[in-house]
Amino acid sequence: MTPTRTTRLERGRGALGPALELVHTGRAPTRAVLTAELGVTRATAGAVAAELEALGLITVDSRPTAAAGSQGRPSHRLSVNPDGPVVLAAQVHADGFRAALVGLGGRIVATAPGSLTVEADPAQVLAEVVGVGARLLRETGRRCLGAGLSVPSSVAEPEGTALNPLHLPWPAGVPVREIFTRCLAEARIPGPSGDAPLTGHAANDINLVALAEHRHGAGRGARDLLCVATGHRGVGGALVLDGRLHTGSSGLALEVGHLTVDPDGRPCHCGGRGCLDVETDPLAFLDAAGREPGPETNMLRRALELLRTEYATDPAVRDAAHLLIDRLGLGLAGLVNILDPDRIILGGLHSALLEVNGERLHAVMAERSLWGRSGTVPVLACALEHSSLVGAAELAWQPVLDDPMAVLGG
Amino acid sequence: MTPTRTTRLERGRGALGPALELVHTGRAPTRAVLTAELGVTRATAGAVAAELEALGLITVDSRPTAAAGSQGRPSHRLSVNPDGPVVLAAQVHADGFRAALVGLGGRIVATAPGSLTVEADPAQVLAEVVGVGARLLRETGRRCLGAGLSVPSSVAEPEGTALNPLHLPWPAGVPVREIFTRCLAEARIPGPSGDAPLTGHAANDINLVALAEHRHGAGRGARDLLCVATGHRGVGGALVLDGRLHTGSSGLALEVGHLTVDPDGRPCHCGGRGCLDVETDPLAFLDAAGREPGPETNMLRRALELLRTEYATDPAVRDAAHLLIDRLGLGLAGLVNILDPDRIILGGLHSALLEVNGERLHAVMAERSLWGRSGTVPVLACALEHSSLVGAAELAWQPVLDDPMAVLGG
DNA sequence: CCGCTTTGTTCGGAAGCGGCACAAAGAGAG
DNA sequence: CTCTCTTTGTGCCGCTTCCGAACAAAGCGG
Repeated sequence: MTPTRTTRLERGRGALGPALELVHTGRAPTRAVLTAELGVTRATAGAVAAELEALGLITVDSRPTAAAGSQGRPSHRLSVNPDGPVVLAAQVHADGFRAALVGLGGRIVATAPGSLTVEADPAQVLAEVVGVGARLLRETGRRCLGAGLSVPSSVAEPEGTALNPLHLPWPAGVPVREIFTRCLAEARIPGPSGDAPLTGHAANDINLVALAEHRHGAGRGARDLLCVATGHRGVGGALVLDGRLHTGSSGLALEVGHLTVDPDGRPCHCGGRGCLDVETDPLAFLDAAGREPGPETNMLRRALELLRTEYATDPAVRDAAHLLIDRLGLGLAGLVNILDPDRIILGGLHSALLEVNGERLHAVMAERSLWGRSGTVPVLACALEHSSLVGAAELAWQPVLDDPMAVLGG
Repeated sequence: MTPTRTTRLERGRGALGPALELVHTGRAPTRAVLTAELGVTRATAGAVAAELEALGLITVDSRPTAAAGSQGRPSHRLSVNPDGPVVLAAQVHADGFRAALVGLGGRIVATAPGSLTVEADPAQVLAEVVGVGARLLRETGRRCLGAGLSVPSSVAEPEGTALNPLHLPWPAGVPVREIFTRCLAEARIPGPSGDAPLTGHAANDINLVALAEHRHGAGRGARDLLCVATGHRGVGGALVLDGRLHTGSSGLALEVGHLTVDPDGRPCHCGGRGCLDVETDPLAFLDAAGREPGPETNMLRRALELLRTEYATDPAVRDAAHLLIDRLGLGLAGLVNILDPDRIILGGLHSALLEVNGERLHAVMAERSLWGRSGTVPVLACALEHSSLVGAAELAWQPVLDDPMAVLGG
């Protein structure tokens, strides 16, 4: 209940969007807080809340909320409507395919896996995942307001093509957004406004992890959030600025994997040497610890298990972890010097490295950054399950958060 | 007259601010264009233009504008009022101190140097520069709406302290913004609203160069603009996102000097090796060309002259230039991978390197970036004189551009 | 039971903007 | 020169949105 930074109201889109976003991200538990955060009068906040309730997006609970002991008339509790509309979120990655219905607040209402194997081609995979989503919609009877897709690849804008699908036998340049949208149309999933078909949104999985963590996870409240994570191979990054994903002018920003973190390191396919990408991923860890890497699509799990079980006992594992922590610290310090975020979130192997020895990571960052700045940036581990699925849903919710009336018809 | 991207109107601040910004940056020469760019009706655009004219900020010239040959009723010409209010811009750097009055449109109305030498302490220097500005204001009788200061140092936010003043005998951490504001108060410079004193704004010079180039120079029309430039020593960077400076959460973003561009390079004070900072600055160039560096505060001029006069004739100079171009290209490719700007602007020695052999720079960037992305980013040289002074003025104009009525009283 | 505090609502009224009709100013055709 | 066509600028009305102020509601403490 500390209305610090009043989100200045931009009347143009109405106050509805900002208000919904506050409830959606859990920053407006009551109308009183909403009033303060929006910087409007109680009258306006009340009207806005009533409107959102009428749209079925939020619920107002007027029962005495087990009063917090404060004086005055108790507030009514605002919360996301658990029975309200949902969006369709789809996830494509090497471990399998999955569809989900996600409500406001990042709550997963229903989810189910696809059954195809990774060998299937893009159109088949997306058609199946959309089909699973359509089935979930029929089963739950929910209204669907949008659709978002998470892909393990950079997505070029404005074309919406996947440039480097990881661990999938897809050619480069698959127009995933277009295919996704076509599948949605063919599955006859009714959009919010009558018979107009849904338009699909698609983005890189790490971008979506960052978005999800920013709205509902370890990044809540941060203004500029940097997210760095590993998959099985390589390192990805994402940046949320002022609540929006920063994808750059062609969607390819935050390719952080090719910062040099070891001038004497191994060559990288980018033409450089000692890149973050090849020096801090699970393969690099297994290699440094003297273990056989094993199959590529199992490296992250193997690395995580090795780190968690043998860090305390096996000196080779500990040394390998420290080596990676030092390199990661160098890379993060470099990113802090360029981006100056106010929080950093790590995922995959990186978050495990943070957990086993965060002090060392902080020390390296503090030493290798200018003005000791990066020593003061909070570094946290990812906090959400299914974060890229939730992030795909955020992508789909965005138009609703921008202007609820425009989407829901008024 | 191609209203491509309609700057969506945000009613909250009124249409006044966006409209003024369009005229200010020369993107709204007529009311018709203003109508299209704002996405409002002609009636609204007309009312807005009338309001801005009444405020004395713009002028409407209804004379037949030497008609452009098109059909229909000729437009009235909208332009910035050359006799309108100004802001006070001040510049502090090793070559001397300077104050200026800058009108809308980035036009320097009056300017004069200070007389103190670099040995003077911060408070003396700022007091003198502000005094010069006050004198200019008295002489011209202009109304002053704000004040901005350019410093050759990173400026920490929110404190407004200069962390690493270059070529000035200032200690680290001088609270320049506070001192500047105090000097403005002591000089009794009347603010826009009655007797309330002016608040000073301050920022790093390269940030201000980027801002000025974005509004009035080679960066006009870019959405995400990256600026990289050298002074006498070292390399600085700045980023404009969506028309705003991105200074990061503590004002220290875009410290691009410590990207590794030569794994075998010389050691850098940051603890790394082969940093952009020490491998592409004027000293590195003079060194590579086998010349004596000479005094530190003359290196940029010496390097520029050497490059321009002897690149075509002296193989040693040409080889040195190519070496620096290759390293710069590597650094820029790294930045493109992270930031994905839609335009890059180079200043200082870097812009001269671009001019002598831009093809080579583009080739290196294309080769060393992912998806060949950075091969397609336009790279341009700085186009403005006194750009950091104009940028300091932009900083001061910003509140007016955000909400003219709030500043000018309504 | 009566103040006190905080929250929510109701009711004008002001401001900003869209829509429409109309006026203005040139180009081109005859 | 005049008439029509095209584009630009303006006056007026009404809608939407929000603020301000008064009032009502709901708990707490005496």
